[in-house]
Formats: sequence, structure tokens, C-alpha cells
Amino acid sequence: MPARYLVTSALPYANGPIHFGHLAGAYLNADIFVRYKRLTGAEVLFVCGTDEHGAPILVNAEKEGAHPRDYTDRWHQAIKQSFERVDIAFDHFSRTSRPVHYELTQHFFRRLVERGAITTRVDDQVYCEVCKRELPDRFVVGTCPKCDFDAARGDECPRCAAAFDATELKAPRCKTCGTNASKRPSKHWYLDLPALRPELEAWLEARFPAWKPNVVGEVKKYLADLKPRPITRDLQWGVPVPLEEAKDRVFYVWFDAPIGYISSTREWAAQQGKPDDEWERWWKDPGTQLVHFIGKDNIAFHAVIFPSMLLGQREGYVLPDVPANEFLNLEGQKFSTSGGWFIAIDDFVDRFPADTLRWTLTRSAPETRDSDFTYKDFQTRVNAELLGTFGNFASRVLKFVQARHQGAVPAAQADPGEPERRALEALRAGVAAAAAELDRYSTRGAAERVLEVGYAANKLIEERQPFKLINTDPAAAATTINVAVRLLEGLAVLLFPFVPGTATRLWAQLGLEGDPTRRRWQDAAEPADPAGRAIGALDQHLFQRVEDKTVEAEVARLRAGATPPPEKAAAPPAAPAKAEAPAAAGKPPISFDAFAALDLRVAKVVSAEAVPKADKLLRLELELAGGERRTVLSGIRAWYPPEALVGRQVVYLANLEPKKIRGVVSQGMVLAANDVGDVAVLLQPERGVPDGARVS
RNA sequence: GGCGACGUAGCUCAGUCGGUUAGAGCGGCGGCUUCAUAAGCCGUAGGUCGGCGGUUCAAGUCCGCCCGUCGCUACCA
Repeated sequence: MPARYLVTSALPYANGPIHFGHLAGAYLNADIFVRYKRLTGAEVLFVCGTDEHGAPILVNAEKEGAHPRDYTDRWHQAIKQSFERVDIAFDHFSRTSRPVHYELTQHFFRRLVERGAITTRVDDQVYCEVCKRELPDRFVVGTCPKCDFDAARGDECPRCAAAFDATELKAPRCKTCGTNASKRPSKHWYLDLPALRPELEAWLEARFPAWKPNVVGEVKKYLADLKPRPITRDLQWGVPVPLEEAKDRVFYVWFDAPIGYISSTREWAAQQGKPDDEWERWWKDPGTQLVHFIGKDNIAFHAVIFPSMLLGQREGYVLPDVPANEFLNLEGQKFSTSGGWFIAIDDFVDRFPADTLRWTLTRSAPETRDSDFTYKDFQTRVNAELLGTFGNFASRVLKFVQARHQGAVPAAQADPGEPERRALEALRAGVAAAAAELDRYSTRGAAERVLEVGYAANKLIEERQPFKLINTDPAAAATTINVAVRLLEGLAVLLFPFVPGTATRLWAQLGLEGDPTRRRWQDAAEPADPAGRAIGALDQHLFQRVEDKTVEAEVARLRAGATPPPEKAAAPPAAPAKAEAPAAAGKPPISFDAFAALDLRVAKVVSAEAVPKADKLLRLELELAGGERRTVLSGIRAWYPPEALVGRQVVYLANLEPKKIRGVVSQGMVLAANDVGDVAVLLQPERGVPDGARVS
């Protein structure tokens, strides 16, 4: 076992709130691991920070009329606070917008160039003279090279469905400012992953046996098609490329972001007043085990790309373990901050103790596959596990000490009985088993081992029934209670990484000084004899019951809050109330004439069939007045089997310009409402009306 | 349609390198108990480990096909 651990959690993107899914995937497990390792006496550093570059932040900041700096300031604060509220105890939480990070990123680049791990390539790019930037495909419009349609997009033509490169467009224009754009050759820099492949693979092959199958699979997939990756782009927001010929360029956000782990470490060292080379102890000493806790979407970056960057430095950087988690769902559906399908952490912690959230998310963590958070599950974990097993055991033992032993732990007989020996053995086994789980990064498995100690502890009371035994054999009853108090102390230490606040309160109830970090993890297996010690105040239960009606209310709140409009949920909590949103629907007002321009009709579906090679598409034949037929494509296959549609009426936009999709011309569109989770719900007249009837 | 995953008791899930009668919690049912937050403990539920075929002395655990679910992606006017 290494004696030093450098632990990182994925840098959250400063573009939205963190939610349960993030916590369960990369933060809670890291925090638990860190607390555990500290208890074992290892030297541990836990760093993180916000990732603040990239186009999405720039775009969203612009949308608000804010400088990206101010925009990320707000999100950085909001995210940091959320972590604090669930006791994620980073040693340092930095930001990738700090000067130290700029310097280090540029240094990384220079080293990679020196080591021959950077290549360049020159390609034509569409460039806008007015905006003074190269245009990504989706910011270009122009004339289709195939059919001369004059409003073709940068990647394809909406009329003839041809796909092409933006540079192939005739007369390309900038979508933002509308002026003509030009083509010009443009040089970009690439991280030469194939050049680093031999060292990379040698390291990976050695680590694979210890890694989770989902991580290994993902990495192998990536290695199978390993190509140089562009690391520069033409953007105003990011770390500048330190070359005269690239002074209008910044690094791709994925390039600078992981370097944030290192810059965060350096910033921490500086703030602690440590020597200048302190950070190198953490990053370059082979005695350090680096661990990246991330979600599965980040595997390639942390297991392939960033290690390649580290190897490419040739400075002896240590390489990581990558215990990636899968995704957490919410009540059976994907989290969606834009769709409102998420639970804000601050909101939740306002109503329930952080420890109950920590425990539930740990017990349901998506370690081997996607898992689900439900309020029902939350209730069970709180009531049955935290309260029923741990809280109850503490309560029944300590209240007994208080009532029957005047608040001082009674002495044990020299030779405790068999049930006591078994219970203490269960504690010892739990300490070892939980450690083994944690050493392989399974916080979920470890929590289960701790729970088993709780089961064994309650069994001891059942077997001995000290509340009866005290009348016939007081010394034996006292022994049981004495042992039970030892079990509580052991449990307090074992529980500390998972529910630090509660474990600390239990510590006080046990009449102990400070908190469980006074002990070593290993000591939890052999608590000292507590005989004679006065227990603390029992004024408060360790956990409160979660009632059925509370669960129902929370689920209702969640569903109510999930109603789209999409944008509203993503507003940063700290954002000043913005100018009135343009109506609830989020679109600017239109004139009546604009509305009247729509030819909306009721139509009857006369036939419906799936479109080949398209999962979502249905081809509908609609009938209007006088038997007029129209063919329409609609992406509702997932929710409406074709046969269920025939004969019913729908609302139909008749004068939408036709578009060819999958070889079929669609003449207009069928209207549907968007339910939670993007489910389409067809509109239909309240009662039958003649086919072709106008809608106004 | 392409790529990737997954499909174990009513529910949520464990099942490392293939090897004795396939597990836990919750729920249900039946008991016990009253120290404890109506908490706890015991027993029970007898599930073709999605289906078919294959490899093997032996497969939930490896391979192929099929069915189903999900994610990413294309399409969703």
C-alpha cells in the first residue's frame, strides 16, 4: 500500500449546477476514499476545481450579456458551496482560470513540443473578417455545392440532404453577422497520441487487471482507433497558445482542464506556504498513488489522453488509477438539468441532513452499472439502515447506560461470553472487509460491510437481552453493555468516512473527545475498554425518520418542477434576476399576422408506417377536406405504434415548406406537446370535427 | 440503421480468476421481543440466473445467434 495518495475528482464544468448524479459518480466516493485513507494514517491530498474554458461557457455568458469571467465566477461559487454543504472535504478547490494554471498549461505544451509529441496540420477553414474568427460548421451558411440551395448549413443541405464540409459551400456566410466569409488556410496543433502509444500501452496493460471491466473496455475501444487530437482552436476564451504564430488561438478545453489537477495542487502548496517543489512530491514521487474519480463519460481523457500528456512531459509524472463510475438516474429517468429533472443539492440539504444523502447515494452508487435514485429508496435507506440499524443500536445501548448505570459505562467481566466474542469478531471482520472494498475503490461495497457490523451489533442485544439479564446476572448484563459500547466506538470510526457529521455526534454521545479521526482505522477493530467512562448527552437522535407523506410530497415537487420550459432550471442560483424572460415560453412576441401565416388544420391519419432505417420516424398519410392526401414524417415512433394512429385526428401544420428526409418528402408537420422526458404527446381536437378544419 | 452496454427472487441490486444446494436489503407472510426512534431478532418466500445453440469434466460467469431494455449517434419539418 502506498503511503501517499493524491486524489482528484472530475473538474465540474462551470456552466451549471452539480446534482446527485455528479455526487454519486465522482465526488462522494472520492471524499469517502480520502477520509478512509486519512484514517489509516496515509498522507492524502484531495484536489479539485472548476473547469472554466470552452465554447459552451462563452456562448452562455454571451447569451446573458455577461463576461465569461463573471459568469464562471457565479458558477464557481455555487458549485463550491454545494460541495461544502454535503461535506466534500477538498483540500483545495481551484479554478482553471487562475494564472498558475495558464502558466502550467503553456509549459505542458512547450514540453510536448520539445519531446516531439505535437504535430501540426494546415487545413482550409471558413473565416469571418467581421467577427475575426474561424467559424465552426454550425456557424456557417452558404450555397449547397450539389443543388445550389442558398441556405445550406455548414455540414449539410436541408433541401437535398447532401453532407459535406463547410469549406465546400459556395458563397459561405457567417451565421452570426451575416456577412460573406472567406476561406483561408489555417494551422492547428495536434497531440500525437500514436507517437506516445508504446509507453502508454505498456503502462495500461500493467494496470488493466486491477481496473474495472467498464473502464478497460472503454479504454480498449479508444486505443483501437488512436489518432492525433487537435488541441488548439480559434476562440477568445481559454488558455492562449504560447506561440507567436498562434496568438489568436487557445487550447481546447479538454487539453487544459486535466492540467487543472496539477495547478490546483500548486496553488494549494503556495497557499499553505510550502516549499516551491512541494507539489512535485505529489506528482512525481513514485511513492504517490494518483487516483482520478470520474464518471464514465470521462474515461478516455483520464485513462488515455491525460496520461499521454503526462508521459509526454518526460518529467517522471506518476500515472493514475481511474475508478470511473457509471451514471445515476433519478426515479427511473436520466438527470436533465435543462429539463428540470434533477434535485438541486442545496435544496435537498435544506430539508434532509447531508449524511442521509451521502449514505443513500453511496449505497446506490453506480459502480458497476447505471443505477437509480428514488425517494422510496432514500426512505428505506434512512429508516431501515441508518435509523433502524445504526441509530437504533446507539440509542438502545446508550439509553440503557444512562438509565441503568447512571450514565457511566459498566465494567466487563474478565471473560466475556460467546455472543460478545462473536460480535467483536464481526467488528474485526468488518474493519478488514470494508478496508478491502475501499482499497479497490468500492465505497458501495464498503458501506455494506459496515452495515453488516450494525446487524451483528443488534444481534448481540437480542441474544443477551441485557435488559432482562440485569435482574438475574447483573455482571453478565454489564459485560454485554460494555462490549456494545465498544462496538459503537468501532462503528463510529467505520462510519466516519460515509457520514462524518453523524459519526462525530455519536462520538460525543459516547463521551469521547474530539471526533473519530482521533483513532486510526485499524484501531476500530479493537476499541479500548470504556469501563467507567461517562457517556455524553443523548438529547438528540442520530437520525430522523422519513415519513411516507414526506416521500410523496418530494416526488410531487420533483414532477411539478420538471415541467419544461427547459431554460429556467439552468439559471445560476446566484445570478442577479435578469431582465424579464421573454414570456414563459421563452420566445419573443410575434405579430398576429405572423401567426395567421400558419395554415393549421385538423387532419385524419389514414395510414401510418415506420420509416426504414430511422428509429424515431413514422410516415403518416393524412386526409384533409375533400379527400386530399398529404404525406408527413414525424418523429413520434417511440411513443405511438403506427396502428394506434390510424383513424384518429391530429393537428397539422399544412404550409410548412416540404423537406426530404430519408428519401421521403414530408409535407408539413404534425403537432405535439413535449411532456417530461421529451415524450411527444399528440394534439387532438376535443371532439371530432371535419377533416381539414382550420385551427386558429 | 450504426456503435456500446445491460437483461439474476414482486422491487432495488451483489455475484471477483467459469466449479459444492445462486445471494443481500426492501416488500409480503408467520413467529419472538419490548432495552431502543412502532426500532430489533428469527423463519419463510422456492427465481427456466431473457431465449436458443455452442465450448468445457463443469457456465449466471466464456463464444455465437435471437428477443427485450437503455445510452450515444443518424433521423425526429
